[in-house]
Amino acid sequence: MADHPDFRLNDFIPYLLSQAAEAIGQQFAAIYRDRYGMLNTEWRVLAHLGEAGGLTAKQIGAQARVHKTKVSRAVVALERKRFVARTTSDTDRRSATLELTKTGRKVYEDLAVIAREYDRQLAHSLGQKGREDLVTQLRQLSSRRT
Amino acid sequence: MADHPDFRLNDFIPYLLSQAAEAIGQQFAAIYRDRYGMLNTEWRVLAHLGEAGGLTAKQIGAQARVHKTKVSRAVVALERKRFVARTTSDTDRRSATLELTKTGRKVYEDLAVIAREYDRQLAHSLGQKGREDLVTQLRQLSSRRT
DNA sequence: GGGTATTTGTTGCATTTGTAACTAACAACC
DNA sequence: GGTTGTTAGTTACAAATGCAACAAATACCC
Repeated sequence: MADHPDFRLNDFIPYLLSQAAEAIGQQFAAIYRDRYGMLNTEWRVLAHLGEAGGLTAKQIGAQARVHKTKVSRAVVALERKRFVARTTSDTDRRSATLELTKTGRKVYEDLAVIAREYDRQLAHSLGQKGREDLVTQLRQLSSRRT
Repeated sequence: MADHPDFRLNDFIPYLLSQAAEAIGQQFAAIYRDRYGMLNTEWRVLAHLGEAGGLTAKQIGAQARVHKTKVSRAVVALERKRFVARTTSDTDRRSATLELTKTGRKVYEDLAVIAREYDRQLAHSLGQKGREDLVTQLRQLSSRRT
């Protein structure tokens, strides 16, 4: 006999998460894509640098949990757009410190405003408590050891 | 002056969602990948067919919100693995009804058991109430009109 | 019926991603 | 100093995805 009483995809947390993430992510992605031709990883790198300038590619990868090849390619793209500049370290010439250019900072600030507004709308849909509950659970899931 | 008081990526819902979805999704993905060489969309199609056999590609795409080309390719892959069989409709020969083969059903049942167990562990991490809160908010987000 | 529009699903091509191999720089040890 | 191992980041190649164009079947309208 089948030993899977009432498995439902629509109650399965990984499925619900992925559906919600995709639905919500696409809307904001359309903005940085249309305005600045940026890809998802580029936006993330830009945002990390906007919050804490002067990071190396490795640090960004660790904070954002993004593979180094993705970071590398995103940085190349952001450099080509003149949003990011790299300064090779004097003490360790393998790595470089990345920082936003003046243009990059403007882009970051523009997107940060939009992001805040978008998040505000989401919070409104969910209600203040709903938003807090959601954030709590998502943090829990992200930090869960495997 | 910058007009983005305290924007923090780590409080930004799309970012948190995507981080959580990726972290949680990868773990389960490793299972169907290693056991059956399946890709994400293949698992989704299989699961939909397992729950409601006899769907067309179009129906699956609509239910799972997956683009028709992704569904098409997933079905081809599942056919090649002999997990799914298609029967061209008599009344409309453009589309075919898809169903799990006996093998496909076994695979589905195997994965459904594992999925339930995985979900049970997640629910345990989150607590009963945490899980319910999360599901509520995720459903809300997924169904949000754009 | 004959013409046009719509729908289902597939395919070709460009873009994006993942994996592994690689280079260059540094560290550790003798 | 020279050998070996490790680390930061890049690149080459394969696999996966998105998009647009497509074929085939059906629906609509006269």
